[in-house]
Amino acid sequence: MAGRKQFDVDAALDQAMRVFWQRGYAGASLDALGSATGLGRGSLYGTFGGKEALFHQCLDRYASVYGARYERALAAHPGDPVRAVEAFFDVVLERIADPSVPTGCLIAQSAAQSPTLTQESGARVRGLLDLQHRRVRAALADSSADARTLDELATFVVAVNQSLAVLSRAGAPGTELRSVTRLACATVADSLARAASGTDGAPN
Amino acid sequence: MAGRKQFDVDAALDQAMRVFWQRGYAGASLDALGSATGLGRGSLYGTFGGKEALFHQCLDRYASVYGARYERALAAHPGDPVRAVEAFFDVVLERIADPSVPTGCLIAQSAAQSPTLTQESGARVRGLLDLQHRRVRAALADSSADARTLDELATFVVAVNQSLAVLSRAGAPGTELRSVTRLACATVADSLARAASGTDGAPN
DNA sequence: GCCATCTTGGACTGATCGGTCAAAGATGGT
DNA sequence: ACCATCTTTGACCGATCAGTCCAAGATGGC
Repeated sequence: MAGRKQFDVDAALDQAMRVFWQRGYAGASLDALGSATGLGRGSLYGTFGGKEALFHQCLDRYASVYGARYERALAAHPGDPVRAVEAFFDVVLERIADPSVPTGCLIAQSAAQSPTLTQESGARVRGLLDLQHRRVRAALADSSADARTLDELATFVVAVNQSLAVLSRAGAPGTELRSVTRLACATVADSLARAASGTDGAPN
Repeated sequence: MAGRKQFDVDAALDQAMRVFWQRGYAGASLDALGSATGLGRGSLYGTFGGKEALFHQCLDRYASVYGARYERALAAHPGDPVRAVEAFFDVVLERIADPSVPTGCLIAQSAAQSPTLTQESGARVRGLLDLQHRRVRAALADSSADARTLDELATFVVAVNQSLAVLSRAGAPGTELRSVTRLACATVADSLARAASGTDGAPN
């Protein structure tokens, strides 16, 4: 029962990530993390370094796994920012509907608890939110809107994404979430169209 | 140090509410609640009945205090749904900017943790979200849009409201939150205008 | 002034928290 | 085959959790 590592680190990270995702940082006990990963405390500490270090690695993994999907979706429609955002939300809704994973979003969950986390943890969460903002912002860049409008639209898309996490955690059905993303996409489309025609004119 | 009640129940409820608001249900220890309210365990249990019962009463108080403000803002512009929603968001942003109270929103905080709460607590949170939805929906009713559109718009407004809580918890500046609400209001305006002209037509 | 009634503060319980540690066992280099 | 090195298991630590309980004290009716 010892010698070389007996488990797959990434698989354990996946399971631990689900626990933080479902229960939040404070609510994820080492016993729960141990049960989910199948690891004892020695392995947990030896491999990851402690609860907070494990949390950071789970954040990174989450950002890596789902960030890649977002990246792909946003890049799938070059030159068409609206469809890019639609594809982005499709991926988000798909993740929320995935029964093999907790509802909501680890980043949103952590952001909501940010004031109760370590400075370091809070900074990491903020960094991931900012990364998401930059990704969306990059997908919107293929348009004639000014930089300020693009920044605000990207913030808006990130905000709506967070709201989907909260609402899904509260049990909102997928149809409701879908209607929220539809309206958000309309906002993006209208805002970009508005910026394209007038300098900052009225709807028509 | 005894005899008749030595403290103001509502004031204690206010302080306890702030603790749940800041730390979430699980993170709010009875010691923290006792310190914040200045009450010992005997008083806490004798008056409120226990942690969860106290939480429910804090939820009710939060909904009562801020719900009344929302109600007023939404009703301040009868016949003008867009300005009503603007006023609603103004009140929300005002609360978020209020330094005498934690950032975020107790309902959003609780909704995000809903899967880890009691069935009863979760149901209460969902009920409060639904109440908010009905309030917004009522303010939107003064328009020629169909019922389905109004439902979806109300859901959208509630969703954006939740997102403001999450982003503010993550430290987003008021200017960002403001730009999110501006875009959300534009969405409401455009959507209502669209529904008023065509049956469900294009922007123009 | 006395006493039934209620409130209060703090001690206490058993469970659980994050974290540490040592004993036991498996491994690979030599 | 042996041994230095590493992993794993699970016991253990002090702190903290929610909740219970009771002695002490204050009150108001009488």
